[in-house]
Amino acid sequence: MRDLRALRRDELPTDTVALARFLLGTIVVRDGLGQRLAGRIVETEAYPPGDPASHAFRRRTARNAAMFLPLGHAYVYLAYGTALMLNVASETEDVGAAVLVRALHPLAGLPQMATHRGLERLRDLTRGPGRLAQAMRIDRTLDGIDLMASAGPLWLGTDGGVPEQIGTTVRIGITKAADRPLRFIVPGDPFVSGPTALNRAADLALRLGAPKAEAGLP
DNA sequence: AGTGCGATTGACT
DNA sequence: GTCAATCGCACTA
Repeated sequence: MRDLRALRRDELPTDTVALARFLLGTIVVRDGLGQRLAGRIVETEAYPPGDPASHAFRRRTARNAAMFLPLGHAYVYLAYGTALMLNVASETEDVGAAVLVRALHPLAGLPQMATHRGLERLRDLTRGPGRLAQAMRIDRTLDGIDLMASAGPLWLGTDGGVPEQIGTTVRIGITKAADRPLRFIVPGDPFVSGPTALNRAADLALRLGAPKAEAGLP
């Protein structure tokens, strides 16, 4: 990892899909545990305004309130009673939308992550939304925090790294609007999630884009 | 107040 | 490849 710096809110694209693409290559940093944990985002999903699959589709509730916070805030929730999910709020304040962080390529604090996970194969450390949250010790207490605050326990940074390619597929594990191409991955990265069969099906819909032009970088 | 159901994971056939 | 665990939340009454 080259020199790490915090991202500024004005660098983030407001649009949910643009943000989902932009976040690939950026770094999630977990501080306050003694040892810094960090991982590069290699997989995201967009849940834009008006999306039937989005938690914010119907209305604002206690659970999804963080999706309505300004751009760059964390939305953390429990899925299936077992797995915690980290999202980044998108669009403008009072608009419910977010980007789900589905996989990280671990960069720092790997031994601690392994402890949090209960000793697993390296490849399973942060491959999948529930796994990465467990590895980074992300819980509901981090729901609603500002990810642009690099003095806080969880924040977003960059080392200037941008993926060479971005793959686009359908989203995983949803039933509504299941055909929309709103999942974005760094093709070939071993930490991208999804069962083999799903990856194969997803590969059929795979399209490659030029990340620098579409990531909204200055 | 009761009920059904996930933006998943891990164990097992 | 199949399948149960697990619980907060949304929806019905």
